[in-house]
Amino acid sequence: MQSRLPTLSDVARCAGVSYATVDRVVNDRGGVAEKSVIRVRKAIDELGYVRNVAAANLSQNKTYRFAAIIPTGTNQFFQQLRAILEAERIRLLADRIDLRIEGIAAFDGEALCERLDILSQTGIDGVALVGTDDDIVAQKIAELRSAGIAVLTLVSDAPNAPRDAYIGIDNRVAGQTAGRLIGLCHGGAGGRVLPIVGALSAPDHAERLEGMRETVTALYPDLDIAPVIIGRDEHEIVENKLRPIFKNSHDITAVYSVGGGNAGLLRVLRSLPDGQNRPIVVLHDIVPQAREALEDGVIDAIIDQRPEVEIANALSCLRSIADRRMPDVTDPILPTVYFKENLPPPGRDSSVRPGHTVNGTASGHASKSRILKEIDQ
Amino acid sequence: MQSRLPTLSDVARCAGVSYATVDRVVNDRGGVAEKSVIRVRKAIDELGYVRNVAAANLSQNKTYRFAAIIPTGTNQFFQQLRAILEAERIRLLADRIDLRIEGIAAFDGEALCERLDILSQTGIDGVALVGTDDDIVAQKIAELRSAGIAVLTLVSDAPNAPRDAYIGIDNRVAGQTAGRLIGLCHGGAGGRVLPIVGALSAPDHAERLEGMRETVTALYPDLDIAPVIIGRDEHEIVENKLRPIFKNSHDITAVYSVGGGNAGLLRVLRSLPDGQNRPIVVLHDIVPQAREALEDGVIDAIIDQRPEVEIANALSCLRSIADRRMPDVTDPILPTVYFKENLPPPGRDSSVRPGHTVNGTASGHASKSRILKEIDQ
DNA sequence: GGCGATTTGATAGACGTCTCTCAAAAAAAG
DNA sequence: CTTTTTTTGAGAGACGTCTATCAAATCGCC
Repeated sequence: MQSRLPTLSDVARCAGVSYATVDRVVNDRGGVAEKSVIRVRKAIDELGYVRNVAAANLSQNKTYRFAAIIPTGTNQFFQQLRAILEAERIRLLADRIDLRIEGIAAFDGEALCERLDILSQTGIDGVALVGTDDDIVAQKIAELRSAGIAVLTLVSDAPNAPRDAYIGIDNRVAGQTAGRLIGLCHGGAGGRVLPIVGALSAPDHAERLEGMRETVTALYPDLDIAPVIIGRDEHEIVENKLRPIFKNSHDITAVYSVGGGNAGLLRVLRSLPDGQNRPIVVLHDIVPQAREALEDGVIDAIIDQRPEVEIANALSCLRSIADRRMPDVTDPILPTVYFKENLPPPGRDSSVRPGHTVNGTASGHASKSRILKEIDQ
Repeated sequence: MQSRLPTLSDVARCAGVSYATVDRVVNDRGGVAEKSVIRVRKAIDELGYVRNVAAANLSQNKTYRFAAIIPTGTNQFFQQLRAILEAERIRLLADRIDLRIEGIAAFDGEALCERLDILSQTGIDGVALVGTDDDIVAQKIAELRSAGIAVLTLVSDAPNAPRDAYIGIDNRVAGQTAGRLIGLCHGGAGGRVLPIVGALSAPDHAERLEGMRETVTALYPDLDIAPVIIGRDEHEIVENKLRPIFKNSHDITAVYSVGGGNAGLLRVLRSLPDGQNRPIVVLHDIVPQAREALEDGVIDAIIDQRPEVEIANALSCLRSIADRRMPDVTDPILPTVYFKENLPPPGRDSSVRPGHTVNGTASGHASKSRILKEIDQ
């Protein structure tokens, strides 16, 4: 009984009106008498009509044109973000979404504005960018918005800018989670937590630090917090500032690094003398170096913002705004804690998917390819 | 420059062949000379042609008919799973996916088989069920498969059954993660871990226990593991078995409960005398009770399998198999660790979405509704 | 060159929705 | 009542793909 789902024509017949009237109702074209609207609505409810999005998209033949602007450079996290975006491109094209991926120098507000100008001239529907706290950027975002272009901030928000939405984790919550984890790991004993940030002027770094401080002081009064190391996300600076600290004093029991430049931290940790206890170490974002360190047992946990989820949400949100409808309800992105054991497998393109075991066909279904992989544990 | 994306007609023109030939190539109809195939492939590459899935779906006018069979009863996790499925129904209908949600008594293999029989007669394309270790179920799954119906196991696999795929977490990894977390929380001190399971015959419970044991014995030799409590997922049994243990001996420093019946555990924990230190407690799955306990500080962490992701992956996988194509690459589902701080907000239908701040329109865009919510912090 | 087999081209209808236009009907205003 | 305005109906064409049919062209082979 392959019962066909109801179409708008079915609704029209059921409501006793013409297709045109139904169309006027469902597409808000106006000029319909109240009683007709009610009859149509009732018919829709009765039949359980649901719009066929494939047909709707096809008829409009709209190609969404979006752009993502991601900082270039050596930052592994942003390289990863870019890789995820590239991988999504083809998939998106199938849904008639044309995604341009652009790179600019990190934290260069003027370059960002210039790029946005060029983009807006080529005609795009929406853009996602990594927000910075910068007046000219905020102003440019306002310009784009009033030109009808959707603007999202990704990973880091742009304070005071009238962006449509911010897609990213709550960095204060991330910091609180780190604080909780560090507190738990002390098992009731005292200790001293050393925070490392890139710059306090970066909103996300400041918020993470603040969140950690909040939780530790409130819940773990036996812990105190050492003066913050400012590493500018550069591994040499981090290393140079850390070496003397670990050499001269042995009271650091935990390290929380909120940003980049962790290569320096890891070098220091790996070179600690055998006698000296390694502190509890919590980092952010699963990048190759951090992954390796976790696998080696040099660090204890990574707090990740799941960039692939961020991107999926960002695109879904861009599309909703471009369509002028409510965004789909997506689950909020929460900072996620990874240990050595539940570290996700590397590489988004990996064919090995532990949480997803697939069998081959038992017998039939000769034509066309079917799945023939077996990946048990 | 709203450059239209290339269509199959464009490909035909570019390749210098007719539409019919291109169609024969892209849809594997055969009867095409090798040189033509090559020219078409080249044209597709050159133009960057990507099939318009909206058009493809529309032309086929196929309604996928899937079913999900979820155990009924008081188990909060399965109630949650069902709620997520219900919420997805409408969204799925828009994509012409007709999802039936069925309930059966938990762990009743015969009832399951009966239901599967009825379902297969009504004509469905695929079914997702919670696997059990049961021969008649395995046989029924084989029957369905050879009748051309896709079968997925969800949450718990069905050993020896020729299901198309298992969608769920690796329960051994979940147990290892729990072990790591418990180990870390002891901060190097010794202790004694008390495991609680529903039944050792349940594959997921056994695997979680085994994973925890593995990690604790390998990495935290100062911890030992107390005899396992078998609670049959029933809170009275759990409570009755736990009370004397906590009354008579005060050496339990951690509790790991792999399954249900946690209401009993929580009652015991809440009634511990003030003098007695509360052990580290790790549970599975964010259900209302567990959430509340985490918020109250009665337990320390919850390991979650993110049922909403499992369902999304299951549906995507069912669809892929029904289409006889490779499943989309989805990220594997990994057990996720939640503390009080990064606990996701309750209710899937909540309009408050912390990780997703949305602004109203600054000025224009009069027609139709737009988003007007501001949910900061 | 003639035969059969293989390969190609041309074309048409279907899917459900959107967007139009134009005329007809009904309702409200004078 | 007529006139104006509002509301409704009927229908056509487009979107890109799938599926089909039938005739025409090309090929291999003797």
